[in-house]
Amino acid sequence: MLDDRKASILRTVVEEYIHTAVPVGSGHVASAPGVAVSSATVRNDMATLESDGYLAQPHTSAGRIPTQAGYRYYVDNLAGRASLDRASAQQVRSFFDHTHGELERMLADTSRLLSGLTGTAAVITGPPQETAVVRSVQLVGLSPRVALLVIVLSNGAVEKTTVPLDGDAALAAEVDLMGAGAHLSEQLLGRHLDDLATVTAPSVDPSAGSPVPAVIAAVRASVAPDGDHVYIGGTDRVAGAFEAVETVRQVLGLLEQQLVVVTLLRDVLDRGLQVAIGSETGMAPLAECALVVAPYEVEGEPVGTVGVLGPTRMDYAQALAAVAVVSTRLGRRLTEG
Amino acid sequence: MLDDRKASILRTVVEEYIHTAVPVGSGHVASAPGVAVSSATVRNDMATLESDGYLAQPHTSAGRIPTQAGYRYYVDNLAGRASLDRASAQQVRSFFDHTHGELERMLADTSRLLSGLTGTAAVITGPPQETAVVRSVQLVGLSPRVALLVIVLSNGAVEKTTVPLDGDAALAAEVDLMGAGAHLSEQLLGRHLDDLATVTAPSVDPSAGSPVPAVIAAVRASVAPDGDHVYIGGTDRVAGAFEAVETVRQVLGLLEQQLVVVTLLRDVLDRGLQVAIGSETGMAPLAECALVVAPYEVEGEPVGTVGVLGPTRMDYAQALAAVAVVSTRLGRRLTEG
DNA sequence: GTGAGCACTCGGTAGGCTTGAGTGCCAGCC
DNA sequence: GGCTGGCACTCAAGCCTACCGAGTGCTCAC
Repeated sequence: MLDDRKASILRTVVEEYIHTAVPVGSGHVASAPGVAVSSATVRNDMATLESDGYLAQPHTSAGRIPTQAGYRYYVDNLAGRASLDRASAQQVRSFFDHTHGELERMLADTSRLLSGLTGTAAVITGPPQETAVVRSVQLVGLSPRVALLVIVLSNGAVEKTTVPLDGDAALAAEVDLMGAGAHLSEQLLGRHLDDLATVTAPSVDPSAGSPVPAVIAAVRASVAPDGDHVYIGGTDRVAGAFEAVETVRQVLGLLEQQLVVVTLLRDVLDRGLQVAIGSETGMAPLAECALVVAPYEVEGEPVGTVGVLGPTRMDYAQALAAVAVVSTRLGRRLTEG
Repeated sequence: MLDDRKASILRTVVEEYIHTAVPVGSGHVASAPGVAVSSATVRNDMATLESDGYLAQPHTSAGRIPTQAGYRYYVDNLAGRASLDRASAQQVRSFFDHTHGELERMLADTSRLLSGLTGTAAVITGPPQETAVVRSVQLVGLSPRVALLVIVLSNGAVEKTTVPLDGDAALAAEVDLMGAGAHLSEQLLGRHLDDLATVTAPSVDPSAGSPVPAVIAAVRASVAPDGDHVYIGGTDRVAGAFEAVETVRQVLGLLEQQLVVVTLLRDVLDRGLQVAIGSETGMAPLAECALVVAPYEVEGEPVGTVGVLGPTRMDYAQALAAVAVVSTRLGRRLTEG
């Protein structure tokens, strides 16, 4: 634990660095409100903070910048719980008052909203499949040789898979799609998607050319892969966030891998964190990034996460506030339906 | 029309610049195979090419770089119709042999494939709604106050809208969803999505609390907005493609606007272009970009487009080849189902 | 029309100098 | 003991200069 003055100094360094991106020197800190000692004293304390691992010097005779531990201490102990400014709060309110339509579109729009609030990229994961239950199963013929299996889950997600109908099945398909659909409905309604692998063919196969086996194969194939969707807004902000092009590239590359992003967010939440800084994210390309996350709840159940991904020198107070507001508003909106 | 030698010179400049990004001087051109004259002669021709608008000088005493017109001439008359190298061709083949599952996932994966082939961002638009016909309509209750309307189109797309059930409807919903669904099916099956606005309530409303009016309102609201989906892969490539961060930001920002991207691709194709360079795209942020597109067809009908978005100094031959191969393969794959 | 030669331009690089922000340390003061 | 002023030191950044080299346009001879 740091004494008051060192804490003030650390806070000043972090906040100054966050909004200038320039290493901050003892002079600046000494002249900041909240620090009432001379620059020499500040220097001494900064030397201590450095040897304690909270600050670092890019090179001798430059100011200090916060280390990962410095940011961590700042978020844990020093960052004021700011609330959103009036304009932003208003923006959020009116967004959720006016948004409508389909879940996916809404989540995508929400990610853009959040991105706009924080000036960073924003990430929203949709409800996970695992907890959802099958509400409806339908088999629709698209062409003589292709059918589409549409499964509606209780969380509002719609999973679909094309089902190729091979020779025999194709012939019989026209008549049998209904039957096959009914059979599947019977087997799947009310069950978890995870259980799909256990679907079986009807004990008495009504006809040799039934599409049921093909459908079952398709179901099995489609059940495993991730499934969880993720909506990312404000990727353009990434471009301005980092000095090195290579970093930008890596971050964008990571954001393209939906599965990775989903597990990243889940991991962070599972570890009970609101904020993950640098290596705490567990992803090498995010060494210079920080992630601020919050779950959102529908009817009391956490069903997804909203998050913000920016450079380590992001405005944590602002991000925390934005993420908090958006997650609760989003949850409320979804609960209301 | 340029004479042979000037054409060769232009070609050399373009190709050299494409893969070094450095202005190319008369010396380089003169020593290139295919140009058998001295650098002095090249200089004379280059001066002509410049005054004709095909080349430009970043500053006196630098080499020349192609102008937009230069690239255009190159693409139209000089770019050899390269085919993909063996490895890439193999990669495409095995991708389409092994890909499976759901349309959306497949298109997203395809965009990543294309991006990998060309080293640029890749864009794929899905089948447009307009031409599609409703194949199935289903109304599924999610909770007492929310239902989900799922519409399956003949092109395999699935459109969904949540339908809030207000007080009265909520009470009656349980029993009436089936009825309402049937009514909608009757009205919508086989019709274009565009026609949805004309849906009417049943002449004889079966009960006061029928959800039908709410559903109809939801349908009307959901029909207008874009709807067409677009899949973008390789956004990380954008980061490396341009010198200026600001350009990167603008391009990424544009790519986030799905509607804009869709219309962009459509526009280009409508104008009968395969390649749109710089201002030809009609989008200011793409002044330094080029777009290579090709439609893909399912059962002989063009249903979507695949495209590649890179800097004007991209490898057009490679991009054209990749786009061509991917579009035909994709079409074939989708036709087979 | 082609090519060798020449004078000229000008961006980029390298070295040297100065400036200024910043540091560490020390000695004195409260 | 803790704080401060002072001092010597470091080092990135900016600036100037010189120089090199790639490139050009032009001219003149073939």
